[in-house]
Order: sequence, then structure tokens, then C-alpha cells
Amino acid sequence: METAGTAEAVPRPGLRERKKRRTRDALLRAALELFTTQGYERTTVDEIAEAVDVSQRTFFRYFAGKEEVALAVQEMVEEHFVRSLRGRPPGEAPLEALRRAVLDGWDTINEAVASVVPVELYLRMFRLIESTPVLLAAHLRRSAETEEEIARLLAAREGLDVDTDPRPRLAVAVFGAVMRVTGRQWSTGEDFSLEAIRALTAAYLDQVGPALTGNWRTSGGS
Amino acid sequence: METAGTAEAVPRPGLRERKKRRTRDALLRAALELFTTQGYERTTVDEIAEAVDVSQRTFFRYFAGKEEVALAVQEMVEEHFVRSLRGRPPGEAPLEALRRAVLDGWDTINEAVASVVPVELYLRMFRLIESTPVLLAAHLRRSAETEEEIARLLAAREGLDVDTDPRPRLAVAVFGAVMRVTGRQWSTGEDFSLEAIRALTAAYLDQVGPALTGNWRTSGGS
DNA sequence: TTGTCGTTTGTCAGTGGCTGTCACTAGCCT
DNA sequence: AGGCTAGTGACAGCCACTGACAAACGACAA
Repeated sequence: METAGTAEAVPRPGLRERKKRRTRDALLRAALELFTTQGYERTTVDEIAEAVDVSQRTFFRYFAGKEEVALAVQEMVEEHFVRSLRGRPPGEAPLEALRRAVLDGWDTINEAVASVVPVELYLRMFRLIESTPVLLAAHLRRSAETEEEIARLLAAREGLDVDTDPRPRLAVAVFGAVMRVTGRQWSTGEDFSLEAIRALTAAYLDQVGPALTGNWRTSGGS
Repeated sequence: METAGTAEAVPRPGLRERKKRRTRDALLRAALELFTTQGYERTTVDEIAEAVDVSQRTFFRYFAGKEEVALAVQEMVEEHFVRSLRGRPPGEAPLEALRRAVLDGWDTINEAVASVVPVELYLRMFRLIESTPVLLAAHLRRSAETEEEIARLLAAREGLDVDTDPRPRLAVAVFGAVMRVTGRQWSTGEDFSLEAIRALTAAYLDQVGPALTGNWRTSGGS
């Protein structure tokens, strides 16, 4: 956090700072472009560095590893969602707040992403993550961390202790599970639009209740 | 599949086969022992191979990578659980079958694991996985694959198409989420016994309902 | 027993991700 | 202007992992 204080967030970035940000953004964009065109495994770090004309060592000074650059945008999106959740009114029930936060997050995704990469590139990258085992693994682990953060957030909201009451973690885990199924369904479907995943999210959240009802044989599916 | 037929599963393993199994088991045990004593990252493949007195190349002929050997026992346990689930009577409601299969799985965990490694070593390894980021990531991804298998299994049981009806995948994802929270809670708790995780499993499954109820502020806690 | 065959294994060489070190350059500050 | 420090490139090295080939060894039959 650069600006913990009050107003003026950008007194003067300084030349060094600007140069750094430009290098980082360039690396990120180059990496994503290479990943989505020739695949994650078939892209080497040397290639990415060369595309931006820096040394391999410099790449590793900006990103902890190949994985991190691949998941950087996803990270931004999750932060966007958590921010959205923090903004929900305290009166809302936990699951209601979660639901509204995600749907709101999709509606405003542009604000969070477009400044660094085009949304379309983000969506392509999302699908690549789902279909690349090592990326999917890393993504799932990071999601688990985000879930822990959200669980603490909700527990605080409701005045509970996350270590003695299992309900916050359980609820968040369940919610996260639904989000994951949604994302997977979207990425293997046909409609790769933003509206599609937004609609899927709403639909699947509505289906959780029925899915947990014992008898699936009466009245059914999508 | 060596023995697809009916009875006699072990006519005569043959010397070669026995030697192979012995090498594999030795590698597995040595790896787990090293991992749990000095940590996963601080253990090299060369070390493991040397402990069994084979070449590094041979290690990679038995295991696809360092990750695989670390998760091998976990894999056996999950297979054990899926087997247990397949044995549930068709009349049971899906979630009921899942619940009974897991609890049953814990009760009979010895049969599935003890022949290869002591159960105690498995439990230690379980905790190591939870606390080692790259292992946790790989574990979560494999769990996702198992969940897909289970979803198809349940869908078949109930006569549904897993691709048009979201409920099987949703239910399994929710169930898996609860199991993960359970495992995490167990591994960070104090009682590392088998009974402890068994009891936690039952308790957390009972808490899912309440966790999804909107109002946590009335009556709660562990 | 001996010879042949196919499998298992070791050796060697190489790739790619990632890290430590060190010297150099270029912003920044007084 | 000149010193301080952050950012960088060049180089060397570790470790996970793979392909290729030859040697060792078990299986089986003559």
C-alpha cells in the first residue's frame, strides 16, 4: 500500500517508478500474449524477457516465477471482488453479500482489469488456466488463500471468531466451490462472453439449494 | 490390468514383478520419511534415489515427479473412498451416500494404507501437504479431478446427465469443500489422531446446513 | 546349462526454471 | 557536482526432469 494516508494518492511517481511500472506491465502483457498464443509450457521465461528486451534475471525481479505472471490478472480480479465484498452493507446476510459482491464484481470488471490488459485477453487467459494442470493447481491454492481471507472478513462482520465457529469457513468454502464449478462450466462452454459467465454465476447460485436437497429424481436440471 | 478375470488374482507375481514392487515401495517410503523429517523442498530427488541405492533416472521411471511420490498415499486414500462410495446401496440419497462413504472410509483406512506405509506416516504426510504450498496446490488439483469422477458416479446413480444438470457437480463440489475445511482444521489442530478427524468430519457435515442459513447471530458455534 | 529375447537399469548429455553474486549504470538527493 | 542506492545485466550454479543408448538381468526355451 503506497498511500495509507488521506488524500493525494499520486504526489509524483518519479521517473524511476514510472519506468518500473512500464517494465512490469510490458512483461505481463508479453507473457500473457505468448501464453495464450503458443501455450504456457511451450513459452520459456527467456522468450518473455527477450520480447521486452530485458535479461531473464530482471524478469525474476518483477515476478516470483512463471506461474505468478500467469496468474497476475486473476489475482487482480479476486482483489476486485474482495473490495466489492467489503463495500456491502453490514445488514446483509453473509451469503447474500457474497452473491451480490460477485455479480457486482462481474459488472464492473472493466474498471479493475482494463487499465493493465484488455478484458478479452483476461478471458482467454482464464480459459488457459483452466486447461493447464500446473496453472490450475496454483490457481486453486491461491483461491484457498482468498477464501481464508473472506472467511475472516465475514466472521468479523457477524461478530464471530473464525477459529471456534466453523460456519464462516464452511459457508465461504461452499460459495467458492460453486464459483469454481461456474468458472469451469463457462470455460468449457461455447459462449465466452462476459454476460455468459455473469448469467451462469446467478443461475448456479440459485441451484445450490436444490442440489443439496436429497431427491434429485423429482423435478430437475438446467 | 493384469487380472481382469474372476478369481485367483495372484497366480505368481514372478521375480521381476516382486523386485519392481519392492523398489517402488522402498522409494515411496524413503521419500515420505525424508519429506516428513527434513521438509519437502529441502529434499532432493537424488537424495531419495540414493537412500534406496538406485539412480535418479530410475526414480523417474517409477514416479512422474517429486510431487507424485509425495501424493501417492493420498491418492490411495481417495481411491479407497471412491470404492467405498461405489458400494453404497442405490436407495440412499446422494449426500447421505457421500457422508456414509467418507465416515466408513476413515473407519477402514488401515486396510487401504497400512500395507504400504504405516498409518501414522500417512497422517504426518497429510499435515505436510497442507503446509507446503506447492504440494497443497497439486493436491487441490487432483481433488478436483476426483470430484469430477464422483459427480459422474452420482449422476449415473440418479439417472442424470452431468452435462445438462448442474446439481451433481454442485453437490459434489460443496461436499468436497466441506471435506477440505475439515482436513485443514484437523491438520492445524492439536489432536492428530484418526478418531479426531473422523469426529471432525461428522461434526462439520452437520454444520453445513446451519452455515448456509442466513442468520448466524442467533445460536451458534462449534 | 546355455543362449536368446525383452525388460529394467545406469550413464550421459541436455533443457528449463530459478537463485546468488558482483560489477555497472542511471535516477535521486543534498 | 558528487555520493548514495535501486535497477540491471552477465555469469555461474542448483535442481527437476527428459531423451538416447548401452549394459545388466530375469524369463523362457532349447
